[in-house]
Amino acid sequence: MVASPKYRQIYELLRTQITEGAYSAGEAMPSENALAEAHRATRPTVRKALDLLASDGFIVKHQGKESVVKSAPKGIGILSITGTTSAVGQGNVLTHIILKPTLRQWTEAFSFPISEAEQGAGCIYFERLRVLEGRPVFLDITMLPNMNLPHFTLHSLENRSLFSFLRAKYRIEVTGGTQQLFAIRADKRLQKYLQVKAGFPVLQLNRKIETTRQGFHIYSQVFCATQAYGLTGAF
Amino acid sequence: MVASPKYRQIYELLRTQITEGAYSAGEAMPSENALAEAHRATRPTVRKALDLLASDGFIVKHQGKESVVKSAPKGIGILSITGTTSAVGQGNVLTHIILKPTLRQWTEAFSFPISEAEQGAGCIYFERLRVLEGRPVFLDITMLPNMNLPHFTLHSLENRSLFSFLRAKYRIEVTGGTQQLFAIRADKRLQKYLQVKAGFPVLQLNRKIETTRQGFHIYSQVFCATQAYGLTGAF
DNA sequence: CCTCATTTGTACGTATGTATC
DNA sequence: TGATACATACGTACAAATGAG
Repeated sequence: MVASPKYRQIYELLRTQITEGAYSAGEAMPSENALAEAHRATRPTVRKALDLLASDGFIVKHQGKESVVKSAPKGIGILSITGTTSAVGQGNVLTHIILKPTLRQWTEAFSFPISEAEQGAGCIYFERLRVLEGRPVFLDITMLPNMNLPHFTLHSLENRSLFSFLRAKYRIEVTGGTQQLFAIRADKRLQKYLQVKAGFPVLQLNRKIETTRQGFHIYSQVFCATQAYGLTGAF
Repeated sequence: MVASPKYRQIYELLRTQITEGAYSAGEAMPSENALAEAHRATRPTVRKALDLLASDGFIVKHQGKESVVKSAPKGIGILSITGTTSAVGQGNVLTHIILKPTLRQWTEAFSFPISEAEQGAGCIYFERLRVLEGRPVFLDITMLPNMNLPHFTLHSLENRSLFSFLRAKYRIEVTGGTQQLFAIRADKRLQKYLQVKAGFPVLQLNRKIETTRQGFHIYSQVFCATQAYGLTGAF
């Protein structure tokens, strides 16, 4: 097991501190020199970590001033990299498990091709409904290969981000991915879960997510009723 | 006028070479050392340029091997950064101008707040329809402030990317932006242009695009009928 | 208005690790 | 095994923006 590079460790530590409130929105981060000393690194290394934070939208950099922690992105962000839990802000989101993680054979992966290794490992499948202020917003179907993930199916993922769970439990980090977007009509199933009328337009998002673990991908399908909240993202 | 930093100059040069075919898809770029020598820079500087290219999706990096030019220069799929022209692949896309660039007062900018400077400069407004293989795919409404853009309204933008036009003519580069997504029903106007039936689900994308020119933003609204083509993007 | 300390941005150089062939 | 190429990390210097005095 190779340790992750120092700039990444610093990035992850700072990100955790931000999301857990050690630095609050609008507040200035310590200067690069201060961070370098605190983490026993040099300024270029700290800068790389801060660049990552900035590109992920956690901070805003400005020459001559300290970096400022960004306020939680308004609306519902999902197009960048965060999962659906952080997409709506941790606050008043409830996650309802429709189908607990179960092991099954792969059938298809939302039209994404899957490797033989993933095919052979079997598929962990689960469905969640995200509820914001009493209104259902996302229906979230997730599939991932059962590769070296001990005890995964024992956990319910209730009110918890899949990504932070994978990070904490298995040291798997999300690095990027590809996605496809469609506008579709709500079918019976979506009518039921998203509480919309027949034929109502719903946004469908298919995502293939890359991770730091080679050959391990997360396949995710999200349905979203955008009448109340639009999806937002930065690029 | 301050010269742009060297890593950015190298980035832009390489990007131009890629998009204009000097390097073709699948081909390997020169090594970092070779590029450094060729541009009279050092490796860290060249690396920064290559990192930009990679994050824009023009190349794929792999340790131990040269960087490889990507097939579909996706840096600007519609969800990441480019305009709609490159989003569908330059090939057989036709652009039909519904409304030529005209100067008008700002009314609103797709729910994005605009600055006083933009408000005062007036608004260049135009509408385009993108047609792929005979089928209308995008309806594209663009607004941008009339700030230091001589002769802009004289150009029709027929079959031409707005972004590459701004780059070539005014040296304005796109640096990023924010966007909102909705699934909506087609109204009369969308039925007409996108050739869909009443109430058909259509994808609506509102974007505020940042540029290298301070305080200058492009506001863009895209409607897309996704029954034939889904929008794709990388993150 | 100017000066100065602080902070971030750019660019250099160097060394070492690790993946590929 | 060695050569090549990319990844990480160190150190240094100066430029440019900011804000305080």
